[in-house]
Amino acid sequence: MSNVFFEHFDTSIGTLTLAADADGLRHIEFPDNRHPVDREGWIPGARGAAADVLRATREQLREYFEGRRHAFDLPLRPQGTAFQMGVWRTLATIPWGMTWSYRDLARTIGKPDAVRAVGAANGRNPLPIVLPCHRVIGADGSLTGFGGGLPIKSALLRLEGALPAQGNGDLFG
Amino acid sequence: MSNVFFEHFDTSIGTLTLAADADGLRHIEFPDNRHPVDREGWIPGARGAAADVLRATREQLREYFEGRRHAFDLPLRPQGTAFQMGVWRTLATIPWGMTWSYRDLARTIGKPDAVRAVGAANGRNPLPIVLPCHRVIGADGSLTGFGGGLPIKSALLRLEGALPAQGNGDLFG
DNA sequence: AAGTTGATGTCCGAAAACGGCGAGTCCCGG
DNA sequence: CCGGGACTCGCCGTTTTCGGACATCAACTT
Repeated sequence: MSNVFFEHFDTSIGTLTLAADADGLRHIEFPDNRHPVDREGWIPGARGAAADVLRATREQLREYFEGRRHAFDLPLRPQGTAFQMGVWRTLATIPWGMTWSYRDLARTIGKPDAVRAVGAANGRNPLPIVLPCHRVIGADGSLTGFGGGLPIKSALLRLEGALPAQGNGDLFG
Repeated sequence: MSNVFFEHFDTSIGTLTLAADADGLRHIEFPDNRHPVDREGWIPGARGAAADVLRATREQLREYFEGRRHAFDLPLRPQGTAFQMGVWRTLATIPWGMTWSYRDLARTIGKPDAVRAVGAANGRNPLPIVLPCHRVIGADGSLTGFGGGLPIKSALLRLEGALPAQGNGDLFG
């Protein structure tokens, strides 16, 4: 019965859509998301506890983009299958400025061969940035993919000073 | 988060398994149920509001089997698809001692051609006896089927004095 | 280096199978 | 003539099965 409220938030990488209910943050979405979320029943603006969640989220994201915040402290309510939840939970343990390969992630959740499945689950991450799916890259250092588009993945990693040396980071920009 | 409690209850047609949570009755199950219920997480015995529900259920079932009760007054919490819920809701309106055909039932819920679907939904009735699926028989008066086994269906109808004349009710017994 | 290929686990949509039926037919025995 | 049993077919919601699609990786070509 708990309503989902949403609002927009401008950042250096574009306008994000933030959604929350009374229990916590439900979605962070990029402008051109590869797997658009079903916004059925979402209510613009926010009231009650959801408003507090969204306010805190904006605040911490602002600090993150200014380089002043390396970890988030928010009530998170992602929703997915057991496997996906496992992947996302593990995502949260990758420290700021580090990168893992999809294989590292697969091994950590105890299913070393579920490499592609981990990729798929990563692609469905409902809380990008806060759950740092952008810190997962190919075993050879390539950026491979990102729901919000590779340029954004690249920008986030550059912000964290974690771009692998040969990455397409506009070295001669 | 509401726990499901269960216990057993002996009747003239065998030992029933009753399950309830704080909100109401969830399951009534026959010894050899055709579609066994998943008892994952069920807790034996009962505490709190669930205990009250189970106590009232036992009491009213006892009266029913003694022929002294023709209608139940219990908080029911069956769980199923929208279609199934519609069928089960309608079941509750069939009076004691009467029988309907599956076609009657299908017509009443507004889907006159969904006859077999109604049969399937009937077969998944989580609250037999209380929701009197045993009162639904073939259009030609045959008993057709029952999750707990035809002998039990027959016994319940005999108890209600509703066995069609030619039914296998041990006429010469 | 840049492609190719095969193995892999999960998720999702489509398609098929499955029922506690009912009506229609055909057939056979009273 | 009925009436009942055996059979076929249409009906429809649910469950099961199946076949791709993937934010991969390692091994192997060229």
